[in-house]
Amino acid sequence: MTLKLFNTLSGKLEEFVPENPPKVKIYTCGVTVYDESHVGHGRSLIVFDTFRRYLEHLGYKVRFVRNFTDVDDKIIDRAKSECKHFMEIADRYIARYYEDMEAIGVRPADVEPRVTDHIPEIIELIKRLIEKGYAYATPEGNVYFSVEKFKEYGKLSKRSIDELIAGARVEPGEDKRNPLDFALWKRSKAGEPAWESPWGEGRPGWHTECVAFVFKHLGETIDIHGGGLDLVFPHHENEIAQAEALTGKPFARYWMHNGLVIVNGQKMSKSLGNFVTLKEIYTKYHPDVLRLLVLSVHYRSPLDFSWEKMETSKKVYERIRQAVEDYETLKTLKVEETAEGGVHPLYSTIKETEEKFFKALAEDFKTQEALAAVMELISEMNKIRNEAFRTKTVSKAALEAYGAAVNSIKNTLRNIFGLLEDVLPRCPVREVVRKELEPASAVLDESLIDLLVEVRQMARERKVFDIADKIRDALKEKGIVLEDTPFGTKWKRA
RNA sequence: GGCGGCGUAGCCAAGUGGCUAAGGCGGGGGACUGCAAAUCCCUUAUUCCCCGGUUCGAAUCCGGGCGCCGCCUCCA
Repeated sequence: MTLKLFNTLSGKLEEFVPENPPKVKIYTCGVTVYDESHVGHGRSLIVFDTFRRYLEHLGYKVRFVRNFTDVDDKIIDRAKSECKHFMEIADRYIARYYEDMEAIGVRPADVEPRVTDHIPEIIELIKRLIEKGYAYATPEGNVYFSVEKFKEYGKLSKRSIDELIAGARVEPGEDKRNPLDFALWKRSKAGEPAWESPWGEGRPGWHTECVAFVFKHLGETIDIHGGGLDLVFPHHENEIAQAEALTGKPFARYWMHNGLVIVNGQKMSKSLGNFVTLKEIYTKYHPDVLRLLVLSVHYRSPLDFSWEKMETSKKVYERIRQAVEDYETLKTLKVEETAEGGVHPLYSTIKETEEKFFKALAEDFKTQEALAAVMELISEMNKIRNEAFRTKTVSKAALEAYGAAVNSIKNTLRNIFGLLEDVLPRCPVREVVRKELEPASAVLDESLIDLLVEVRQMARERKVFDIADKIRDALKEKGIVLEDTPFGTKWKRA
């Protein structure tokens, strides 16, 4: 099956063919580590983590690089306001970032470069740009990329230089030759992080780092470059300008951009203050619920975040999880040998589901459609479960088919979508992370819950239903939901 | 203002020229249950923002409106 991807550069759906199969080189822009990661960051990270897993599933040997921007104005401002060294701020938020990513199942990249570890490479890159005449140093100690020197400037974001100049804002006191020129090297002010360079003490501009990282860790041309839609201009446009000015070769063959997270019609962002941090999500929901929500929407569409959507997503998640976990109960039932031969009908549903699943992903990575296919399989699984629970027996064929369905879900939703990693099989690390993030008030002692459930069962057996219901209601208020099944009462946290 | 994208049921979201307009949430009815919850079955858009046009045939293509979002400044 051939994978088709929407390439921002061409504005069209294109067949994906790596330059050197089976190798695929991907770079995505990571985060600037000056504060907590929010749902907007989370979306981008989840999308590209899932996409990477999918490529690996297709058999590609993926080399994935995602950076940390650990020197920038915001980090410096934060450091000043806390009277700390900027590296301390960066290290703190990188550590926080890893907690968030581990919880949500975003795997580390193969290489995770930091600006502060690549200063020589960045300086070298700037020197080469100056030598080739694409950049100039000013007497003030800044270095700028000269946009008009790069004829194809604007090809990614579909803008013309003239149009950009017309709308450009001229900042007073800037030493640029052209208002569109962007800083490759910035002279440091007193007390700011600074590195020695041929142009005096300074620090790198933002757009240069990604090019330096790509050149060093992936090469001059990569297969896929990803990031949020808000990075198309100017960030990615500026990356192309630098890289292609130097090499004359395409910087990235496919450009993938994820749509932004919207809150009440506006982009979620730090500056608007309408953001929800991943940590806040985790105190209210299993991290998979957010992961599922993100994958329930096409990666290029806007995702309108709301707590109502989280609730919906949670219901869907519980439905999936339940179907998978019920396999364990099913295995404890009395198994009946199947009389008739034939293949259990569930197998054909599994096959259809997988076909739809992979067809959807092959078409511009339509995770939402792939997910819909799995929901149909879940319904069929639940029918078997219902019948088995009712009769307290299960046919050997049905049990095997159910097991095959669970395996199929392992392949699709766990291995590729990164969901259910704490269920299939138990992943202690993610459980620990989650528990640490849960508010103390939510953690009712488990042995106490078990005791209450037991007492309630005694009341039910004696038909003292008012007491039984009182216990159920009281636990519900504490966020514990009871379900009476043919195999006793189960409880779970809401 | 320029550029890019989007408008499908109460809500989210597939479908991109022709089978009965996926799937989920919510709502209604039923089965199950002591009652619930979960699950299953049935049901919930004669119609796809509006107006024209192309076509035997359009939600899907074209033209024109209206509305929404993003980018144009740091931003995943």
